[in-house]
Formats: sequence, structure tokens, C-alpha cells
Amino acid sequence: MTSTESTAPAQGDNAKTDAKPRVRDRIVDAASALFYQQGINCVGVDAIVCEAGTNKMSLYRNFGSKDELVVEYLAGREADNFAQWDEVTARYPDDPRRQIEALFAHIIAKGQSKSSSGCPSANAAIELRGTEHPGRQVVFDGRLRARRFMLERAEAAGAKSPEVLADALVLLLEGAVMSRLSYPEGEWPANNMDAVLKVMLDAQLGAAD
Amino acid sequence: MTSTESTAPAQGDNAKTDAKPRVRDRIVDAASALFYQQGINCVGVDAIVCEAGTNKMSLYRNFGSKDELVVEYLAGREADNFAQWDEVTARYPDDPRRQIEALFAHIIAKGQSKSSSGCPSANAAIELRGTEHPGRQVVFDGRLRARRFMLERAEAAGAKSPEVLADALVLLLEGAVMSRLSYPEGEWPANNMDAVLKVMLDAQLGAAD
DNA sequence: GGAGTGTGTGACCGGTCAGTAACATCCTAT
DNA sequence: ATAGGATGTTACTGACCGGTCACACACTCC
Repeated sequence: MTSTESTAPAQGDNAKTDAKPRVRDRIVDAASALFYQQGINCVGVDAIVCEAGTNKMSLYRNFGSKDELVVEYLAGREADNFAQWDEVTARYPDDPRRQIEALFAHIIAKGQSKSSSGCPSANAAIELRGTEHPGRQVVFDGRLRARRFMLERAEAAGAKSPEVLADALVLLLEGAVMSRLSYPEGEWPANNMDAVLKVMLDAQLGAAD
Repeated sequence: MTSTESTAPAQGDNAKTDAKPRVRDRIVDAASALFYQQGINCVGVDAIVCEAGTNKMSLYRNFGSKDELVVEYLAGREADNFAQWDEVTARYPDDPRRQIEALFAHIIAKGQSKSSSGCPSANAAIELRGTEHPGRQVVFDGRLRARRFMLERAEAAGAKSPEVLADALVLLLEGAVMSRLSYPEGEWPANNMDAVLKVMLDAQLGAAD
């Protein structure tokens, strides 16, 4: 779905030319970094092509508009994100409680990085509000998938009320990634997430460990 | 702090001329509504003065720049918000648990309104990221104050770990208001907040009611 | 009636931004 | 070697946006 491959027919099978990847990919990478760090509305196409070491014409030869590029950015981030979720939870097969704990630990650790700017999708949902931008549907799909993900784990873990636990996890996660930008440096309330999560899981699954 | 009064000396003491309030106030009201609904970056000064039924010169005679207007918008929203919190919690003096429950119920009810666009401050934090906009400090101050508010209630309620409960409440609240824009219409996970909150409060305060 | 103040009007400036045109160049497959 | 696709370069358009200027009108208080 990230469509790393594209309409490009040539370049043979490209044994090891990794020094100069396709322009299209460089543009997507540069745009992704800038959109995430500075916000979609604050990044112009000139900044993107400059960062990608190319020019505007190459951008518009590969994308019909900036909006199309935004959609690809969002879809790519969602795909990356869920790939990480799958990878992390796969470490604890048949132990849904540990899967949840590991997932939260992973997300908090990512958020503690100084370069974190919260959740790309949620930021986009806010930046694109009031418009009919096609990227909004990408965000919605990802959110619903996340809730399904949590609900499956809550059911597998035998929660007293899987829906309540799933919503609690979703809300805590949303709160964690969003508060990254609304609290000043070093005051992130999600730093205590492991304790918060333990209270919630103990209450819904019975005290464990 | 909303500074509804200003440098205006004249207009007598203005018995009942409410049909035509000061231009400055009309501008702030119009800007607040537009900023909240459509986002700060998506609203131009032309749209603001048009909505306020005035012109650009009147705006720039009262505000040095659009940024100053944004700061006033944010400060006003924060003031309104905490005034509501105080009012709601004042209904249950000496019952911190009910204060928390009432506060959450109030916020969820507000969020369920079709016209809700989440939290003005958090939205601004995202829209203004990457800049050194003076409005960011307003957001930070409000967030820290909110956490203090929760911590006081958690302590007064006798939580097993007031810090953990306060962070949990803050994260749930942040998640609730933010997910307003990242979930599609009618799928708001905070609709089950009362059940989620009960689990958390029972765990930290002991089962009650 | 005047002075002072608040307000309205329209034109304008400089900058930025998304998107396009025309032409030059490089690389690769055959 | 050469043809064709991919890429680079420069300049440009048209729209929008934040902000300013000069001037005219309205109201109130003395």
C-alpha cells in the first residue's frame, strides 16, 4: 500500500545502486520527514524538493498535486506503524497482556525521543480539519483499525469488559501521543504510563505478574 | 485576563447598547469561532473581519498582528475552560470523586456536540508547532494547570497514588478531546468514558457508590 | 460648532505558494 | 551508437495573505 514500486519500468533489477534511489522515493522520504516535523500546512513544495535534492518538476511528474503526496505520506506512516505493532506483539504470542504492555512500552519509548512530534495521523486530522482532504479517510481507517487491534487483545486477555478496556487503551494511547505537543519539554504526563497501564490492566484482567 | 475591557475610554457607561458591541470584541468573537472551527492556519484576516462585519483596518488598529489575536483567542478559551471546571466542581464541595466524575461528564457532553472540534489549545499546539509562536506558552500553562487541578483532586480523594491517578485522568482527558477529530463521525471512543473512568477511580480510590 | 476619537472604504505592497511551460541533460536498454 | 524515458534548470503565472496608507464618515463630549 505504500507503493514503493511505481510506474518506473527501467533501471533493470538494480543490484546495488542504493546511493541514488528513485526520485519519487526521495521526494516521499523528504516530504514525510518535513510534514512530520513541521506540519503539513507549514511545508511548501519548494522545501520538499530542496530537501530531496531535486526540483518541482520531478515532483509534479510523479504526483498530481501536493494533496496526493500528503495521502501517500499518511498511508506510509500508517503502514509503518501497524507493521511495528505487529512486530512488537509477535514477540509474545498467546500472551495478550504482555502484548499490550510491550506495545505501550514501545510507543512511550518512541514518544520520549526528543525528535517526536506526536502522531502523524492525529496531527494531520487537526491540520486538515475543515477541508475535504482525502487524507482524512486514511486517518479514520487507521484509528478504527487501532481500536479493533485493542479490542482483539482485550478479548483474548479475558477482560471483564473488553469494550471498556479497549476504549480505555485507545484513549490512553491517544492522550499520550497527543500530549507530546501540548505539554512543555520534559513534562510529558505519559512518562508514568507504565503505572497507569498497570492499574487499568489489573482492574480489568485481575492483578497479575 | 480575557481583557474584555481595554483602552476604550468613551461610550459613557453604556446602559444597554448591546446591539453594536465594540469592534474589538466582535473581532475577537469572530476570530475565536473561526479559529476553533477551521483551524488557525486556515483562517485569514479577511475572513475574520468579514465575519465580524468590519474591515482589516479596525483589526490592525486593535491588534498589532494576527499572532496577537491568536494569543488573545487562546487565553480567552483557557479562561473560559477553567471557569467551567470551577463551576462544575463547585457543585460537589468536599467530594473530590464526584467532582472528577462531574468534570468528565461535562467534558464528554461538550465533546458529543456536533459542533465540537476538540480542544482549542491542543489543536493550536499542533498547528503552531515548529514555530516560536507566543500562543504556545498559553497552551503549556493551561496544560500544567490542568494537571495540577487533577492532582489536587486525586490527593483530596485519597488515591493510592495521586500522581498516577492524576496522570491517568489527564491522559484520558487528552485522549478524549483529541480523538474527536481523528475518529470518523459517530465512532468517538470517549462515548464509553464513564465506564472507563469508573474502572480507574474504583481501582485507585476503592469501589464506591 | 468644533475637537477628538472610533470606525469604514478601497487601493495597494511585498511575499509566498501551488502549479506549469519549454528546453536541456543524463542514463540505460537494445 | 542511438533512441527513449527519467531527471534537471529556469522562468513564469495566478492566486492568496498579512499588513499598510490615505482619506472619509460618524459620534460624543466640551
